[in-house]
Order: sequence, then C-alpha cells, then structure tokens
Amino acid sequence: MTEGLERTPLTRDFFDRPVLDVAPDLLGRILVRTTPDGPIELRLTEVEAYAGEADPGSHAFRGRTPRNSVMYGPPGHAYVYFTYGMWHCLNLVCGPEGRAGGVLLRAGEIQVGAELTRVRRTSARSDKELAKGPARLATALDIDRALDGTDAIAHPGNALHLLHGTPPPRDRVRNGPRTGVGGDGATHPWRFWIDGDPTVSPYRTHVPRRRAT
DNA sequence: CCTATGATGATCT
DNA sequence: GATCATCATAGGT
Repeated sequence: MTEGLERTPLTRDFFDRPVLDVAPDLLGRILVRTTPDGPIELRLTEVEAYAGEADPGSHAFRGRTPRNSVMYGPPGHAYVYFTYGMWHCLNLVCGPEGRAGGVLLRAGEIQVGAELTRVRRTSARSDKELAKGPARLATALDIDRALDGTDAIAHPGNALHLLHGTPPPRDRVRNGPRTGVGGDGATHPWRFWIDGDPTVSPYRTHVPRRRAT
C-alpha cells in the first residue's frame, strides 16, 4: 500500500537537488501552514523555478544582497519577499547551500482551513480563487516577512512544512514561460502547472510600467 | 469575458 | 529614481 506515504513529510533531501528537478516535483504536494487557529493545507498546482545567479529572472542575478541572502542558505527554507508595495510571495530554497536556487509557489487548492483563509481573502469569488496567484497564496496562508528564512522541513512547532501528497501523472504536468518575467529571463520555460486544474493562475506576459507623469 | 490602471514601498543602482 | 516573480477594480465588449 502506498496510501500511507501521502501524509509523510518531505525531507531536506527533496530540496537538495537542482531547482529544475524540484520545481515540477512539487506539484501535487501539500503545503501545511500551522496557525494559532488551526492548520491550513494547500495542494500545489503551479510553481516557477528561479535558477540562481545565472538566471536573469532571479532575485540572485546580481549576486548576494541582504534581501536574497536566504536563497543562499540551506535547502528547504522559506524565502519570502515583499513586492509592489503591497504583496508577499513565498519561495522554497532549493539546491545545495551556497547556490541561490528557489521555487516560487504560485497557486494551489486549499484543501483544509478554507474558512481560516477567507478572513484575509475577502475578495475571492470562489474557493478556486483563494490561492490563485502567488500573492493570493501568501495572503491566504498568512505569510509575510516574519517567515523569511523559516525552515519548512517538518519539526514540532514549525509554521510551515510539506507532505508528500499525490503528485499528478507526468503527462498532466505542463511547462511554459514564467509569468511576469521580462528580458532574457522570459525565454526559459520554467513555469510548471497541472494541466486543466481550475486553481492555476492565468498567464500574463511581462509589461514594463510606464514612468509616472 | 476582456484589458487598462492605480495602489504602495522596499530594494538596488 | 527606476524597478518589481502583483492584485483588485472599473469599465468596455
């Protein structure tokens, strides 16, 4: 029987691999957010890989800074950043320590604790929208900079950890260009999602912002 | 359904 | 001062 595996935690070895191996393998896994009010569980349906200093789309492209330093640390930790003046996004650090790989968690299906997410996701018109997009996902799970650097490998009291869940069949995994990434980074088809899943966010090409008048 | 735009601030050059 | 791995809303089709 393999059913017992679903609720077993992912170990650090899972994340200590090349980010392009880890990213598609995260689909179907369960992210558990432990809150004072109870657990929120999210089945991952969409992710993007960011491959370190060689990747023009990565925050680490111009080397180590105070903000991105967590990405250079041990695999299996959370890298949380604040962007567009309003939003947080959650990444999981991948690859060996010293190499700045990470996977942006872009969307998922809330399987447990939907009522705990709605207090923050009041604009969601259906459950499918609760975590449909990276900032929505972070909002739903009550994730902010306080969790930057948190270990997401299961330990008692951890705010975050992951379970094996049920990965989709290989032929249901699609990949394409990353959402909102421009320039040379746009050529890499490093966004991965589960084909046909209603919680996957719509693809948007990168649009450079015009200067304020 | 769709596209256009304003909100808002940390980070880096 | 420009950039940014975004979202919610308004208004058109």
